[in-house]
Parts: sequence; structure tokens; C-alpha cells
Amino acid sequence: MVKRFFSTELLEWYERSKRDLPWRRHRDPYYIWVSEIMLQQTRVDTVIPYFHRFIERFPTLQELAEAPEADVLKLWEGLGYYSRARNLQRGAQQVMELHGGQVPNDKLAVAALKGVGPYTTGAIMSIAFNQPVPAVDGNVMRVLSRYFLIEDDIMKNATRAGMEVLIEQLIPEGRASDFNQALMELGALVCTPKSPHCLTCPVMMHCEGRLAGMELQLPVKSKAKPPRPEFRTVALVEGTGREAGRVLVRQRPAAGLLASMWELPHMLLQEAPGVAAEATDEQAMDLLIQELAFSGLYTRPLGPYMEAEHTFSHIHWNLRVYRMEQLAASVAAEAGVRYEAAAALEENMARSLWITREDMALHAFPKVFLTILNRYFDEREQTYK
DNA sequence: AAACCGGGGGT
DNA sequence: ACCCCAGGTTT
Repeated sequence: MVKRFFSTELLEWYERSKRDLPWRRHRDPYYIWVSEIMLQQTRVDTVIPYFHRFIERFPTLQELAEAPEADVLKLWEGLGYYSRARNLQRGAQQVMELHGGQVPNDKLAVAALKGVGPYTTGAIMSIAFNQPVPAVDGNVMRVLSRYFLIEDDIMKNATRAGMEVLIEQLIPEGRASDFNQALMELGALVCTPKSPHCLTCPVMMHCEGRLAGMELQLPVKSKAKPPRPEFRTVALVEGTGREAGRVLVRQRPAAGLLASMWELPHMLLQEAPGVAAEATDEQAMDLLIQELAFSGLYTRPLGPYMEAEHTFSHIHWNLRVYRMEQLAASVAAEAGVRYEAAAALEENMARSLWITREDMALHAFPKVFLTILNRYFDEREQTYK
């Protein structure tokens, strides 16, 4: 039977070809869990150094559960999808409270953990506990859609659910861990999206997609909407006096995009479409000056500094960064600037900080702001030498 | 079902 | 420039 052939050949190939990955060196459910969360929408080579640093800092689930959230975010800095880190820590706290610190060997209990969906449930149950639970990710859907010539849209939840049923029938007795990992390994190393290596594929002989010459058309996947462009004006405010040598950063709200991350102050240029992109430097700087003054900080513009871009799944940021200089309140008063709003907005400023380059090690920044800040501090050091 | 949620690497 | 990646949560 074709299905039996598939599982047997696949397992034999996996034993021969599997990569030596850090999380394959033990069966600690906590390590499996951390690796699976990091691997969501992220390549193996990217994850490996993050995994080592994370486990070194949080060797046990309990240490993760009890850590400050800021420490967790800092270790996740640059990986993206930061809610993964927040949910992983919440999940660890759930395990401490509900399961005495041991990841439960129970499908429903695992699925109830924060940040653990159908895929990760299957990955933990099978890889850590060798339980026959499907773990259907993008790799698995690509392999199955080709091998069984399934033309359903893999963007639909129903397609994934159908493939889970199929996988349940394919898992060999007692081999759930190896079988699920073998499927993903095949998708990662052989049955790749663009140029599948069919000639070295262990299951090529019975691959219906290949036999039909359809391997490059599969899987069928509906297109995602392109990210909407946003034009933003960014303030790189240099401190003066007591804050000399420091730059103003602020923390984002605890929910939503880049939750709790730190950044340079910036704002959306929300003119009519097309106009935002063409706002003059003077207009863009004026907006920042007004916004900062509203928070009780008086500044004067020094001029354009650099441009940067940052793409999310659904938004594309076009950033124009302006250097600005902190103005002492007394100077601002002499210049006729009114600042009675300052006291009322103390709490607004509570989420702002003046930082040095060394302070960057204490706060997590999205990549684009790391790039800007590092360039600025680099050039500043050069100037002083 | 669709939108929201980062960043990097392959092609 | 576009696609894809060991997805999950929210609406």
C-alpha cells in the first residue's frame, strides 16, 4: 500500500539524513517547546543562536516563568513576532501554576497553553512524548499536497485540518516523534518550495504530484494582501545639559504592534494618500516638535538624518529620521515657548528615557530602530576621536 | 474567514 | 520583487 511505503521509506531516510540540531539532543519538553515557538515562521539557521542564548539564560521552565518580561523580550530581540515570547512566558507560568512545573503529557492540557496552537500541540506531544498527534506545518502541507496531489488551498484552516486526519493514518506505531520530524525535515531539505530535489527524494516513486508533473504548481496557496505603506516621521533627539550624550527613546504600549518594545519617537504622516510621502522636511520636523512639546519636551530641529524601511506582514514603514536637540526649559521660556502642559504629561514621559549606547543592552528594540541607533552612536564615537 | 503580528533568507 | 518560513490569536 502506498501509505505504508511512504512512512517506511521516509523514516529510513530520516535516520540517515537528519540534522544535528540543538533541540534534538534531549527530550526535555521545555526545550522542545522553546524551539517550536522560535521556529514559527522562522528558519532553523536563524533560530539556533537564539535558542542557545535563551536556554543559557533560562535553563529551566521555572526560571523562564519567574523572569522579568523585559529580559525575555530582550533575548527575543530581532526574532520578530514578539507576542510569541510573551505567550511562551505566560505558558510557562501556566505550567507552574496548573501542573507543578512539569509540561503535561496530555494533548488538551498542552493545547490550552498560551501561544500553543494545533501545530505546536502536535509537535510537543509527538517530539517530547512520542504521542501520535499530527504536527502539520507549512513543510508538512507542502509535502502532503505534492505526494497525494492535494489541490486544496493551504491558507484555509479546513485544509490543515484535513491533512491532520491524513497524518493520523500515516504515523507508524510508536514512531510519532521521528515520523513528524521526518516530514518536516523532508520539506526543509528535499521537498523545498521552489526547486524540490525530487531526484534524491526517498518517496519520489509514488509521489502523485511528481508523477503528474505538478510538483512546482503545488501546494496551492492563495495570495496574501500586500502590506499597506505608511510614511512616518521619526525624532532622534539628542540630550543636552544633564542628558548630554543621550538619546530619547520611548516604550510602546503593552498590546498591539511591537508591544512593550522600545523605539525612537515617531508619528504617522496622515495626509491624503500620496501627500504623506511628499511632506516637506519642515512639515515633518514641525509635527515632531509639536508632539514632543505636548509631552513637555522642547526641541529644535537640526535637520534630516537618514531614511529607513521596515516591513511587517501587513504594514510597510517608510521612515524619515530627523536629528533634533533638546532645548532647556529656561531657553524655551525665553524663546516664548509655553510649557504649562509639562506637569500634566509627566506620566506620558514616564515611558520615555534618555539612553546611552550601553543602555541599549537593557531594552528590546525592533530591528529598524537598532539600525538607526547603532549608526548614530557609531558616528558619534567617530566624531569624538 | 480574514486580519493582525517581524524579520530574514532564498530565488 | 516576491516568496516562504517547524503559526497563533483576535475579530
